[in-house]
Amino acid sequence: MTTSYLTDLNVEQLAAATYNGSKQNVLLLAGAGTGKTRTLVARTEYLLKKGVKPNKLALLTFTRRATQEMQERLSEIIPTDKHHRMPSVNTFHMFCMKLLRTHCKALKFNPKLIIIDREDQLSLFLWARGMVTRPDDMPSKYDLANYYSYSRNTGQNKEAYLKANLSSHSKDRIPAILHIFNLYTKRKADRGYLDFDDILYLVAQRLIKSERIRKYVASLYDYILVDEMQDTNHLQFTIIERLASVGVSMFCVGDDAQSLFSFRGADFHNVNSFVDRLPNTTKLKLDINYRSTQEILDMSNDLLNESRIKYDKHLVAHRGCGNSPHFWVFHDPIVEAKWITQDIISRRNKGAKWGDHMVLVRTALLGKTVEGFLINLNIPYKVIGGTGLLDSSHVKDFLSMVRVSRSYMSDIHWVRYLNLWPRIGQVTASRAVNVIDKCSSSSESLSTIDAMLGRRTITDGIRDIIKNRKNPYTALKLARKHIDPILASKYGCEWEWRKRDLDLIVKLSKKFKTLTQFIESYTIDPTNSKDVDANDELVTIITVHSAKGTEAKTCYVLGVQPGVYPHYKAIGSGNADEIEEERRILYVAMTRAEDTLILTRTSRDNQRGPEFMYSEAMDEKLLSKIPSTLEKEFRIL
DNA sequence: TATCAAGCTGTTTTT
DNA sequence: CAGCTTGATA
Repeated sequence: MTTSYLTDLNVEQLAAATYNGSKQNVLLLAGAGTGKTRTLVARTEYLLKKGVKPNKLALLTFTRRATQEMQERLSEIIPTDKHHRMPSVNTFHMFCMKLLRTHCKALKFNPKLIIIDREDQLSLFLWARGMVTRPDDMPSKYDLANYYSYSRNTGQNKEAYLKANLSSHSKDRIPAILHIFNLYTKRKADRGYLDFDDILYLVAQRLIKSERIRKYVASLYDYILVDEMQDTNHLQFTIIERLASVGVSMFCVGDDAQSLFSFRGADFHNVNSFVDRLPNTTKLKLDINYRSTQEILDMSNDLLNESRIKYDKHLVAHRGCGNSPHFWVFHDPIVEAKWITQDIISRRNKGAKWGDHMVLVRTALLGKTVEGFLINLNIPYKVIGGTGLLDSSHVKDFLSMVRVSRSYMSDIHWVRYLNLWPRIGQVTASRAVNVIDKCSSSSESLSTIDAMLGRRTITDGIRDIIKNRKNPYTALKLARKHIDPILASKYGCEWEWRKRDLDLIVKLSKKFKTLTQFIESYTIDPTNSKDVDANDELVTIITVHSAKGTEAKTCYVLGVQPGVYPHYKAIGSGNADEIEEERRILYVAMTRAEDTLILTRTSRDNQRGPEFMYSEAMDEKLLSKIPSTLEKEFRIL
């Protein structure tokens, strides 16, 4: 069964979706709930109906979740028997990676390079940090990775960036930090690693430098549609700009008020400067909100209007008026979580579905208490955002084995894998890794390890995987025969539940044709693991960052208090832009609600007590004061 | 000298 | 709660 999005649009949406004027590019400014994604899908439908070949069309998003959402919507307009005619939907990173892999010759990409995830990147920085004379004086591996990544994503010279952003007393460490950066960069090159930023960087560089490559990529795509344009960073914008310069038609949708990714180098000014940088552009607007009631929008508008930044947003509800939002204050986080759970139950008793409820959290950890109550009461739920399946240590243990079989130079993963075995610690593992350095083939590295450790069993599993690299499912099943007993003894009684995650991974590997595809897909796109239970009848706990683009009838935003909004880290930074971003985060959270918006907070932060008393006494008068109350808190800096 | 066991620390958000 | 550092032990 298919529907048409084109038949169900308002005038502005239709104008954007079917734009066929003289301009090459379209920039669509669309506030929260104004049908942004709907218009993007309708545009896709329009182009396909016009006869554009699906493979000439690419849709780009920023988060994996947005990708998934977009794919689901697209499948509504494309007949199921013609799903092969679906245009590709990817995150920027996935898009660039596939481009590099599929066209490695034309793009001069070395296909042997392998992607490392953030965790691996941190290990490398830890190593590089340990190489300098006074490591203790250096920033943490987290900070190092962030400085490095941020300066690259924003296209800044690293030294200049450090000079501008480090506090004055740490300025004398800059030479040492730059040295660490160099060590990291060199190590990456030596081992054939590719970090997340490299993926974008390589593509951007090639597009800048080579006209031939620009034209080559432009010959692959006629239309590129970008969602959440305000989340583009310098590298991503460069890619868009360069492709447009050789004739690819861009359709970019964005909202500066919903920009939440500046920590990743995103610059919402890219939305404002778009027309200057891509001259052949028409600017269109959507401003009628179809999602929420006016009361919810009023509160959200107020929050934005208190800002020193002029967002030029005033959302008007197509639906008119409904219930006023609530703001409850609780004694402590446990009472807060318990009340939310009870409220969900009572709404369900009155006819609502579990799936109508969404709990929005600033950080994944804040959702844990609610999750606990949901588990206890047997309420079906899902958690989106934060660390997931792939970050759990047992999965990383298992995947380290798969990774070394794919790339024998991968020292980080060798160390992890070797450490699993009894009587092998950091020292032995690093010694082994140093020897592998000199090997020139996978089999040579394996026999070297065998010889060094005098135990053939360690590499047996890896040999099995290599033999079956064309069949991930078989390879992984065989691998587990070798590794399960080791993991079982490492995790003891926890093994029972951890084992199930591995079962899941093995099952999911069936979908892939090669081991490389499997690993890559899991590094950039771990969401695959979550769509296993496609059950919609679930309460959702979700981080605000993941929640962009989603909605629910009843939304709970918990922890609406200083320290959370704005987050204490942002307050501590003393950076006005970071505080401003916190406002937008809360704005995005509030504008997710369709019918009912409930904000909660605790009176004293972090206080945890056994007494389950909640202050029903807190009257709804507070409600009218929320924006001003919050405003005070946003001025803390 | 190297492994292992026990504490301490710290963690926003995502690719 | 997992990883890293530290200190005890072989």
